[in-house]
Amino acid sequence: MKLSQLFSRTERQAPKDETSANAQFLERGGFVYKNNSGIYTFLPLGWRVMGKIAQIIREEMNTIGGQEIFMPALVDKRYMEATGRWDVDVAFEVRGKKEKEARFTLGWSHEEIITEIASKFINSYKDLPFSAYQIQTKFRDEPRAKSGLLRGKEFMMKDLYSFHSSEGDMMNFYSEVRTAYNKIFERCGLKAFYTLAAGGVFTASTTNEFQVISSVGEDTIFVCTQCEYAENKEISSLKNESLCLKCGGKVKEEKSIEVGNIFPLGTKYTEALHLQYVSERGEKNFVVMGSYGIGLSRLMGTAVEVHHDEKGIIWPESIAPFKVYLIVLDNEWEKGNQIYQKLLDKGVEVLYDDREGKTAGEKFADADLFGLPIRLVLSAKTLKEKSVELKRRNQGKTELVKLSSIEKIL
RNA sequence: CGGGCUGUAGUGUACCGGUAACACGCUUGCAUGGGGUGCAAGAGAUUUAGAGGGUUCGACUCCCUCCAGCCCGACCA
Repeated sequence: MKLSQLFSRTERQAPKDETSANAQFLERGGFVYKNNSGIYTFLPLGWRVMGKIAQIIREEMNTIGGQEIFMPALVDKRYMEATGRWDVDVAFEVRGKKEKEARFTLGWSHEEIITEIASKFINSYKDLPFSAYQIQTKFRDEPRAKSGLLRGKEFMMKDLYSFHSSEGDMMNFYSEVRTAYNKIFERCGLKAFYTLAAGGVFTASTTNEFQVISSVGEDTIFVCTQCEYAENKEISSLKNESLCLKCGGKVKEEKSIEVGNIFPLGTKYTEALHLQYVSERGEKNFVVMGSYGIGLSRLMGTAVEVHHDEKGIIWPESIAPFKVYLIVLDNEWEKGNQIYQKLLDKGVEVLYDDREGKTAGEKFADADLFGLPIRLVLSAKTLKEKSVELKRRNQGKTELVKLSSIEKIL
Protein backbone atom coordinates (compact mmCIF):
# COMPACT_ATOMS: atom_id res chain seq x y z
CA MET A 1 0.00 0.00 0.00
CA LYS A 2 1.24 3.44 -0.89
CA LEU A 3 0.70 5.97 1.83
CA SER A 4 0.02 8.74 -0.68
CA GLN A 5 -3.10 6.86 -1.72
CA LEU A 6 -4.33 5.80 1.68
CA PHE A 7 -7.84 7.01 2.47
CA SER A 8 -7.07 8.70 5.77
CA ARG A 9 -4.56 11.12 7.14
CA THR A 10 -2.64 11.68 10.29
CA GLU A 11 -3.21 14.58 12.63
CA ARG A 12 -0.40 16.28 14.39
CA GLN A 13 -2.39 16.92 17.53
CA ALA A 14 -4.62 14.61 19.48
CA PRO A 15 -8.32 15.37 19.28
CA LYS A 16 -9.34 17.64 22.13
CA ASP A 17 -11.23 16.00 24.98
CA GLU A 18 -10.10 12.48 24.20
CA THR A 19 -8.01 11.20 27.06
CA SER A 20 -7.65 7.47 26.42
CA ALA A 21 -4.60 6.40 24.47
CA ASN A 22 -6.59 4.28 22.06
CA ALA A 23 -8.93 7.12 21.15
CA GLN A 24 -6.06 9.55 20.70
CA PHE A 25 -3.74 7.39 18.64
CA LEU A 26 -6.33 5.57 16.56
CA GLU A 27 -7.98 8.84 15.57
CA ARG A 28 -4.72 10.72 15.08
CA GLY A 29 -3.28 7.93 12.99
CA GLY A 30 -6.35 7.66 10.80
CA PHE A 31 -7.16 4.11 11.84
CA VAL A 32 -10.69 5.08 12.75
CA TYR A 33 -13.00 8.04 12.36
CA LYS A 34 -15.46 8.94 15.04
CA ASN A 35 -18.89 9.67 13.63
CA ASN A 36 -20.66 9.91 16.97
CA SER A 37 -19.91 9.11 20.54
CA GLY A 38 -19.29 5.37 20.59
CA ILE A 39 -19.81 5.05 16.84
CA TYR A 40 -16.79 4.62 14.61
CA THR A 41 -15.84 4.13 11.01
CA PHE A 42 -12.92 1.79 10.54
CA LEU A 43 -10.68 3.33 7.91
CA PRO A 44 -8.29 1.20 5.83
CA LEU A 45 -5.61 0.92 8.49
CA GLY A 46 -8.05 0.16 11.29
CA TRP A 47 -10.01 -2.25 9.17
CA ARG A 48 -6.85 -4.18 8.39
CA VAL A 49 -6.19 -4.53 12.10
CA MET A 50 -9.75 -5.73 12.55
CA GLY A 51 -9.20 -8.25 9.76
CA LYS A 52 -6.07 -9.58 11.45
CA ILE A 53 -7.88 -10.01 14.74
CA ALA A 54 -10.84 -11.65 13.01
CA GLN A 55 -8.53 -14.09 11.24
CA ILE A 56 -6.86 -15.15 14.46
CA ILE A 57 -10.25 -15.66 16.06
CA ARG A 58 -11.51 -17.66 13.08
CA GLU A 59 -8.54 -19.96 13.19
CA GLU A 60 -9.00 -20.71 16.86
CA MET A 61 -12.76 -21.08 16.59
CA ASN A 62 -12.43 -23.43 13.66
CA THR A 63 -9.87 -25.46 15.58
CA ILE A 64 -12.42 -26.29 18.27
CA GLY A 65 -15.05 -27.14 15.69
CA GLY A 66 -16.91 -23.84 15.49
CA GLN A 67 -18.62 -23.22 12.16
CA GLU A 68 -18.81 -19.67 10.90
CA ILE A 69 -22.24 -18.32 10.05
CA PHE A 70 -23.80 -14.88 9.70
CA MET A 71 -27.06 -13.96 11.39
CA PRO A 72 -29.33 -10.99 10.85
CA ALA A 73 -28.79 -7.71 12.66
CA LEU A 74 -32.52 -7.03 12.53
CA VAL A 75 -33.95 -9.33 15.15
CA ASP A 76 -37.68 -9.89 15.22
CA LYS A 77 -39.52 -8.94 18.38
CA ARG A 78 -41.03 -12.42 18.74
CA TYR A 79 -37.60 -13.96 19.31
CA MET A 80 -36.78 -11.62 22.15
CA GLU A 81 -40.21 -11.79 23.69
CA ALA A 82 -39.88 -15.56 23.92
CA THR A 83 -37.06 -15.14 26.43
CA GLY A 84 -38.24 -11.92 28.03
CA ARG A 85 -35.39 -9.92 26.56
CA TRP A 86 -37.41 -7.50 24.41
CA ASP A 87 -37.69 -4.80 27.04
CA VAL A 88 -34.09 -4.27 28.00
CA ASP A 89 -32.49 -0.88 28.38
CA VAL A 90 -29.59 -1.36 25.99
CA ALA A 91 -31.76 -2.42 23.05
CA PHE A 92 -32.28 -0.19 20.05
CA GLU A 93 -35.75 -0.62 18.65
CA VAL A 94 -36.29 -0.47 14.91
CA ARG A 95 -39.51 0.63 13.34
CA GLY A 96 -40.26 0.86 9.66
CA LYS A 97 -41.61 4.24 8.61
CA LYS A 98 -44.96 2.65 7.86
CA GLU A 99 -45.16 0.73 11.09
CA LYS A 100 -46.77 2.05 14.24
CA GLU A 101 -44.44 0.39 16.66
CA ALA A 102 -41.06 -1.24 16.67
CA ARG A 103 -41.00 -4.74 15.29
CA PHE A 104 -37.29 -5.39 15.42
CA THR A 105 -34.38 -4.84 17.70
CA LEU A 106 -30.87 -4.26 16.40
CA GLY A 107 -29.11 -7.42 17.48
CA TRP A 108 -27.24 -6.99 20.74
CA SER A 109 -26.82 -10.75 21.28
CA HIS A 110 -28.05 -13.71 19.28
CA GLU A 111 -28.95 -16.55 21.63
CA GLU A 112 -32.60 -16.45 20.55
CA ILE A 113 -31.92 -16.42 16.84
CA ILE A 114 -29.49 -19.28 16.78
CA THR A 115 -31.54 -21.36 19.18
CA GLU A 116 -34.56 -21.02 16.95
CA ILE A 117 -32.49 -22.07 13.94
CA ALA A 118 -31.02 -24.96 15.87
CA SER A 119 -34.47 -26.15 16.81
CA LYS A 120 -35.08 -26.82 13.11
CA PHE A 121 -31.90 -28.84 12.67
CA ILE A 122 -31.53 -30.65 15.97
CA ASN A 123 -33.76 -33.63 16.66
CA SER A 124 -31.58 -36.34 18.04
CA TYR A 125 -28.60 -36.74 20.34
CA LYS A 126 -26.81 -37.67 17.12
CA ASP A 127 -27.06 -34.03 16.04
CA LEU A 128 -25.14 -32.92 19.11
CA PRO A 129 -22.80 -31.40 20.05
CA PHE A 130 -22.66 -28.55 17.61
CA SER A 131 -21.25 -25.03 17.69
CA ALA A 132 -21.42 -22.01 15.43
CA TYR A 133 -20.13 -18.48 15.57
CA GLN A 134 -20.34 -15.22 13.74
CA ILE A 135 -18.37 -12.00 13.57
CA GLN A 136 -20.80 -9.15 13.35
CA THR A 137 -21.61 -5.65 14.47
CA LYS A 138 -23.53 -5.56 17.72
CA PHE A 139 -25.70 -2.65 18.79
CA ARG A 140 -26.18 -1.58 22.36
CA ASP A 141 -27.58 1.74 23.45
CA GLU A 142 -24.91 2.41 26.00
CA PRO A 143 -25.90 5.15 28.43
CA ARG A 144 -22.33 6.29 28.32
CA ALA A 145 -20.04 5.30 25.50
CA LYS A 146 -16.48 6.03 26.47
CA SER A 147 -12.77 5.55 26.05
CA GLY A 148 -12.56 5.26 22.29
CA LEU A 149 -13.17 1.72 21.14
CA LEU A 150 -13.52 0.34 24.63
CA ARG A 151 -17.23 0.97 25.02
CA GLY A 152 -19.32 1.79 21.99
CA LYS A 153 -22.93 1.81 20.93
CA GLU A 154 -21.94 -0.16 17.87
CA PHE A 155 -19.06 -2.60 18.00
CA MET A 156 -17.63 -5.68 16.39
CA MET A 157 -18.15 -8.93 18.21
CA LYS A 158 -17.50 -12.59 17.73
CA ASP A 159 -20.26 -14.63 19.30
CA LEU A 160 -20.04 -18.40 19.53
CA TYR A 161 -22.90 -20.64 20.62
CA SER A 162 -22.67 -24.30 21.50
CA PHE A 163 -25.34 -26.96 21.92
CA HIS A 164 -24.96 -30.14 23.94
CA SER A 165 -26.84 -33.14 25.22
CA SER A 166 -25.57 -32.77 28.76
CA GLU A 167 -24.21 -30.28 31.23
CA GLY A 168 -20.99 -32.28 31.37
CA ASP A 169 -20.47 -32.18 27.64
CA MET A 170 -21.13 -28.46 27.64
CA MET A 171 -18.58 -27.89 30.38
CA ASN A 172 -16.00 -29.89 28.46
CA PHE A 173 -16.51 -27.64 25.50
CA TYR A 174 -16.49 -24.66 27.84
CA SER A 175 -12.96 -25.47 28.87
CA GLU A 176 -11.95 -25.98 25.24
CA VAL A 177 -13.23 -22.50 24.55
CA ARG A 178 -11.26 -21.24 27.50
CA THR A 179 -8.10 -22.67 25.97
CA ALA A 180 -8.95 -21.24 22.56
CA TYR A 181 -9.61 -17.82 24.07
CA ASN A 182 -6.29 -17.89 25.88
CA LYS A 183 -4.59 -18.59 22.56
CA ILE A 184 -6.46 -15.79 20.84
CA PHE A 185 -5.52 -13.17 23.40
CA GLU A 186 -1.97 -14.41 23.56
CA ARG A 187 -1.67 -14.29 19.78
CA CYS A 188 -3.02 -10.75 19.87
CA GLY A 189 -0.29 -9.78 22.31
CA LEU A 190 -2.52 -9.52 25.36
CA LYS A 191 -2.24 -11.05 28.78
CA ALA A 192 -5.79 -11.93 29.78
CA PHE A 193 -6.77 -13.20 33.20
CA TYR A 194 -9.50 -15.83 33.43
CA THR A 195 -11.88 -14.29 35.93
CA LEU A 196 -14.89 -15.52 37.82
CA ALA A 197 -17.84 -13.15 37.28
CA ALA A 198 -21.59 -12.66 37.36
CA GLY A 199 -23.90 -13.61 34.51
CA GLY A 200 -26.03 -10.49 34.20
CA VAL A 201 -29.17 -11.04 32.14
CA PHE A 202 -27.55 -13.91 30.28
CA THR A 203 -27.63 -16.47 33.01
CA ALA A 204 -28.12 -16.83 36.72
CA SER A 205 -25.00 -18.91 37.14
CA THR A 206 -21.50 -17.52 37.40
CA THR A 207 -19.58 -16.92 34.21
CA ASN A 208 -16.01 -16.31 33.28
CA GLU A 209 -14.47 -13.18 31.88
CA PHE A 210 -11.12 -12.59 30.24
CA GLN A 211 -9.69 -9.44 31.76
CA VAL A 212 -6.68 -7.44 30.61
CA ILE A 213 -5.14 -5.23 33.25
CA SER A 214 -5.23 -1.57 32.29
CA SER A 215 -5.74 1.67 34.15
CA VAL A 216 -8.50 2.76 31.75
CA GLY A 217 -10.44 -0.44 32.41
CA GLU A 218 -13.94 -0.12 33.78
CA ASP A 219 -13.84 -3.33 35.76
CA THR A 220 -12.07 -4.10 38.98
CA ILE A 221 -10.70 -7.55 39.57
CA PHE A 222 -8.76 -9.27 42.29
CA VAL A 223 -5.84 -11.27 40.94
CA CYS A 224 -3.60 -13.64 42.81
CA THR A 225 -0.01 -12.61 42.20
CA GLN A 226 1.06 -16.23 42.52
CA CYS A 227 -1.39 -18.53 40.70
CA GLU A 228 -3.25 -15.82 38.71
CA TYR A 229 -6.65 -16.89 40.00
CA ALA A 230 -8.96 -13.90 39.52
CA GLU A 231 -12.41 -12.76 40.58
CA ASN A 232 -14.48 -9.79 39.48
CA LYS A 233 -15.12 -7.34 42.29
CA GLU A 234 -18.88 -7.56 41.51
CA ILE A 235 -19.11 -10.98 43.08
CA SER A 236 -15.88 -11.35 44.96
CA SER A 237 -15.47 -11.64 48.68
CA LEU A 238 -11.77 -10.94 48.25
CA LYS A 239 -10.09 -7.64 48.82
CA ASN A 240 -6.74 -6.06 48.14
CA GLU A 241 -3.90 -7.79 49.99
CA SER A 242 -6.09 -10.69 51.10
CA LEU A 243 -4.96 -14.26 50.54
CA CYS A 244 -5.83 -16.30 47.46
CA LEU A 245 -8.52 -18.93 47.97
CA LYS A 246 -6.70 -21.35 45.70
CA CYS A 247 -3.04 -21.09 46.67
CA GLY A 248 -2.75 -18.69 49.59
CA GLY A 249 -0.78 -16.16 47.54
CA LYS A 250 -1.27 -12.46 47.88
CA VAL A 251 -4.24 -10.94 46.03
CA LYS A 252 -3.95 -7.62 44.25
CA GLU A 253 -6.73 -5.28 43.15
CA GLU A 254 -6.47 -4.16 39.52
CA LYS A 255 -8.45 -2.12 37.01
CA SER A 256 -9.12 -4.17 33.92
CA ILE A 257 -10.77 -4.36 30.52
CA GLU A 258 -13.12 -7.24 29.78
CA VAL A 259 -12.08 -8.51 26.35
CA GLY A 260 -14.06 -11.74 26.42
CA ASN A 261 -16.77 -13.49 28.35
CA ILE A 262 -18.02 -17.06 28.34
CA PHE A 263 -21.38 -18.16 29.65
CA PRO A 264 -22.57 -21.62 30.66
CA LEU A 265 -26.17 -20.96 29.77
CA GLY A 266 -27.68 -24.33 30.62
CA THR A 267 -31.25 -24.70 29.35
CA LYS A 268 -32.54 -21.17 29.88
CA TYR A 269 -32.83 -20.41 26.17
CA THR A 270 -33.57 -23.88 24.91
CA GLU A 271 -36.52 -24.15 27.29
CA ALA A 272 -37.85 -20.75 26.26
CA LEU A 273 -37.56 -21.63 22.59
CA HIS A 274 -38.45 -25.31 22.93
CA LEU A 275 -35.22 -26.80 21.70
CA GLN A 276 -35.27 -30.46 22.65
CA TYR A 277 -33.56 -33.60 21.43
CA VAL A 278 -34.34 -37.28 21.70
CA SER A 279 -31.78 -39.19 23.77
CA GLU A 280 -30.45 -42.68 23.19
CA ARG A 281 -33.21 -43.98 25.44
CA GLY A 282 -35.87 -42.17 23.50
CA GLU A 283 -36.41 -39.46 26.11
CA LYS A 284 -37.00 -35.84 25.21
CA ASN A 285 -34.53 -33.50 26.89
CA PHE A 286 -33.72 -29.83 26.60
CA VAL A 287 -30.50 -29.05 24.81
CA VAL A 288 -27.78 -27.56 27.02
CA MET A 289 -26.22 -24.42 25.70
CA GLY A 290 -23.23 -22.12 26.12
CA SER A 291 -22.37 -18.77 24.59
CA TYR A 292 -18.99 -17.15 24.22
CA GLY A 293 -18.13 -13.60 23.18
CA ILE A 294 -15.12 -11.55 22.19
CA GLY A 295 -15.35 -7.86 21.35
CA LEU A 296 -13.01 -7.41 18.40
CA SER A 297 -13.13 -3.65 18.36
CA ARG A 298 -12.63 -3.51 22.10
CA LEU A 299 -9.73 -5.92 21.72
CA MET A 300 -8.19 -3.55 19.20
CA GLY A 301 -8.57 -0.62 21.58
CA THR A 302 -7.15 -2.68 24.41
CA ALA A 303 -4.10 -3.61 22.34
CA VAL A 304 -3.39 0.09 21.88
CA GLU A 305 -3.88 0.80 25.56
CA VAL A 306 -1.39 -1.89 26.45
CA HIS A 307 1.07 -1.31 23.62
CA HIS A 308 1.95 2.32 23.07
CA ASP A 309 4.43 4.98 24.09
CA GLU A 310 4.27 8.77 24.02
CA LYS A 311 4.83 8.82 20.26
CA GLY A 312 2.24 6.33 19.16
CA ILE A 313 1.13 2.77 18.87
CA ILE A 314 3.40 -0.26 19.09
CA TRP A 315 1.36 -2.97 17.39
CA PRO A 316 1.99 -6.60 18.20
CA GLU A 317 3.16 -8.02 14.88
CA SER A 318 0.22 -10.42 14.69
CA ILE A 319 -2.37 -7.68 14.39
CA ALA A 320 -0.36 -4.82 12.88
CA PRO A 321 -2.03 -3.50 9.73
CA PHE A 322 1.28 -3.89 7.89
CA LYS A 323 4.53 -5.42 8.91
CA VAL A 324 6.90 -2.88 7.38
CA TYR A 325 6.94 0.88 7.01
CA LEU A 326 9.20 1.91 4.17
CA ILE A 327 10.62 5.42 4.16
CA VAL A 328 12.62 6.89 1.30
CA LEU A 329 14.83 9.92 1.83
CA ASP A 330 17.05 12.00 -0.44
CA ASN A 331 14.61 11.47 -3.30
CA GLU A 332 15.92 7.97 -3.91
CA TRP A 333 12.54 7.11 -5.37
CA GLU A 334 13.77 4.83 -8.07
CA LYS A 335 15.52 2.57 -5.60
CA GLY A 336 12.64 2.93 -3.19
CA ASN A 337 10.12 1.80 -5.77
CA GLN A 338 12.32 -1.19 -6.53
CA ILE A 339 12.53 -2.22 -2.91
CA TYR A 340 8.80 -1.71 -2.48
CA GLN A 341 8.06 -3.91 -5.48
CA LYS A 342 10.52 -6.51 -4.28
CA LEU A 343 8.87 -6.69 -0.87
CA LEU A 344 5.43 -6.94 -2.46
CA ASP A 345 6.64 -9.76 -4.68
CA LYS A 346 7.90 -11.58 -1.62
CA GLY A 347 4.52 -11.18 0.05
CA VAL A 348 5.71 -8.77 2.71
CA GLU A 349 2.97 -6.49 3.93
CA VAL A 350 4.47 -3.08 3.46
CA LEU A 351 3.19 0.45 3.83
CA TYR A 352 5.27 2.63 1.52
CA ASP A 353 5.65 6.25 2.55
CA ASP A 354 5.86 7.58 -0.99
CA ARG A 355 4.74 11.06 -0.05
CA GLU A 356 6.85 13.65 -1.83
CA GLY A 357 7.50 16.95 -0.16
CA LYS A 358 7.17 15.51 3.32
CA THR A 359 10.20 15.96 5.46
CA ALA A 360 12.10 13.16 7.09
CA GLY A 361 10.86 14.30 10.48
CA GLU A 362 7.24 14.01 9.48
CA LYS A 363 7.78 10.57 8.06
CA PHE A 364 9.53 9.37 11.18
CA ALA A 365 6.83 10.86 13.36
CA ASP A 366 4.13 9.11 11.37
CA ALA A 367 6.08 5.87 11.46
CA ASP A 368 6.07 6.03 15.24
CA LEU A 369 2.39 6.96 15.33
CA PHE A 370 1.35 4.10 13.02
CA GLY A 371 3.39 1.69 15.08
CA LEU A 372 4.24 -0.91 12.44
CA PRO A 373 6.73 -3.47 13.74
CA ILE A 374 9.57 -2.67 11.33
CA ARG A 375 10.69 0.63 9.88
CA LEU A 376 12.96 0.61 6.86
CA VAL A 377 14.76 3.76 5.74
CA LEU A 378 16.35 3.99 2.36
CA SER A 379 18.56 7.01 1.70
CA ALA A 380 21.66 8.14 -0.13
CA LYS A 381 23.60 7.34 3.00
CA THR A 382 22.35 3.76 3.30
CA LEU A 383 22.63 3.20 -0.44
CA LYS A 384 26.35 3.91 -0.28
CA GLU A 385 26.52 0.79 1.85
CA LYS A 386 24.11 -1.01 -0.50
CA SER A 387 21.95 -1.21 2.56
CA VAL A 388 18.74 -0.11 4.16
CA GLU A 389 18.33 0.94 7.75
CA LEU A 390 16.10 -1.26 9.88
CA LYS A 391 14.53 -0.28 13.17
CA ARG A 392 11.98 -2.17 15.19
CA ARG A 393 9.22 -0.09 16.72
CA ASN A 394 9.66 -1.72 20.09
CA GLN A 395 13.43 -1.18 20.16
CA GLY A 396 15.59 1.90 20.13
CA LYS A 397 18.50 0.73 18.05
CA THR A 398 18.87 0.76 14.30
CA GLU A 399 20.90 -1.53 12.09
CA LEU A 400 22.03 -1.53 8.48
CA VAL A 401 20.87 -4.46 6.42
CA LYS A 402 22.24 -5.32 2.99
CA LEU A 403 19.67 -4.85 0.25
CA SER A 404 20.46 -8.30 -1.04
CA SER A 405 19.48 -9.97 2.20
CA ILE A 406 16.52 -7.84 3.12
CA GLU A 407 13.81 -10.35 2.33
CA LYS A 408 15.61 -13.03 4.28
CA ILE A 409 15.52 -10.92 7.40
CA LEU A 410 11.87 -10.05 6.96
C1' C B 1 -29.89 9.08 33.87
C1' G B 2 -27.24 12.61 37.94
C1' G B 3 -22.78 15.86 38.34
C1' G B 4 -18.76 18.64 36.04
C1' C B 5 -16.22 20.72 31.88
C1' U B 6 -16.17 22.15 26.67
C1' G B 7 -18.31 23.83 21.74
C1' U B 8 -14.69 29.79 17.31
C1' A B 9 -11.66 27.46 9.67
C1' G B 10 -9.99 20.52 8.23
C1' U B 11 -7.07 20.14 13.33
C1' G B 12 -5.41 22.64 17.83
C1' U B 13 -6.07 27.28 20.06
C1' A B 14 -6.50 33.07 21.10
C1' C B 15 -8.92 37.76 21.77
C1' C B 16 -12.67 41.17 22.75
C1' G B 17 -19.79 43.95 24.59
C1' G B 18 -17.90 47.53 18.83
C1' U B 19 -18.40 43.43 13.50
C1' A B 20 -13.31 37.18 13.90
C1' A B 21 -7.10 36.22 15.00
C1' C B 22 -2.83 32.69 15.33
C1' A B 23 -0.34 27.94 14.50
C1' C B 24 -0.58 23.51 11.91
C1' G B 25 -2.87 21.44 7.69
C1' C B 26 -4.32 22.64 2.37
C1' U B 27 -2.91 25.22 -2.81
C1' U B 28 1.25 27.55 -5.79
C1' G B 29 6.48 28.65 -6.39
C1' C B 30 11.62 28.58 -4.89
C1' A B 31 15.08 26.55 -1.69
C1' U B 32 16.05 22.21 1.46
C1' G B 33 16.78 16.90 2.11
C1' G B 34 17.96 11.88 8.60
C1' G B 35 13.37 13.67 13.46
C1' G B 36 7.00 17.60 12.31
C1' U B 37 12.93 22.32 7.40
C1' G B 38 13.14 27.70 5.45
C1' C B 39 11.16 31.81 2.48
C1' A B 40 7.20 33.87 -0.35
C1' A B 41 2.29 34.10 -2.31
C1' G B 42 -2.76 32.21 -1.74
C1' A B 43 -7.58 29.63 -0.61
C1' G B 44 -10.45 28.55 3.58
C1' A B 45 -15.30 30.48 9.11
C1' U B 46 -17.71 35.80 6.93
C1' U B 47 -26.72 35.56 5.77
C1' U B 48 -20.21 33.74 10.63
C1' A B 49 -18.63 31.54 16.09
C1' G B 50 -22.98 23.92 17.62
C1' A B 51 -28.68 25.39 17.03
C1' G B 52 -32.55 28.58 18.62
C1' G B 53 -34.21 32.51 21.64
C1' G B 54 -33.37 36.76 25.02
C1' U B 55 -30.77 41.29 27.00
C1' U B 56 -28.35 45.46 24.27
C1' C B 57 -27.72 50.97 19.91
C1' G B 58 -24.50 46.75 18.97
C1' A B 59 -23.45 39.71 21.08
C1' C B 60 -18.53 34.92 19.25
C1' U B 61 -18.44 37.55 24.08
C1' C B 62 -23.77 38.31 28.99
C1' C B 63 -28.49 35.25 30.09
C1' C B 64 -31.96 31.05 28.89
C1' U B 65 -33.34 26.53 26.25
C1' C B 66 -31.91 22.69 23.22
C1' C B 67 -28.09 19.79 20.77
C1' A B 68 -23.24 17.64 20.58
C1' G B 69 -18.45 15.94 22.72
C1' C B 70 -15.33 14.55 26.86
C1' C B 71 -14.65 13.21 32.07
C1' C B 72 -16.72 11.35 37.01
C1' G B 73 -20.82 8.54 38.92
C1' A B 74 -25.03 5.17 38.11
C1' C B 75 -25.67 1.33 34.52
C1' C B 76 -22.97 -2.28 31.80
C1' A B 77 -25.13 -8.45 28.71
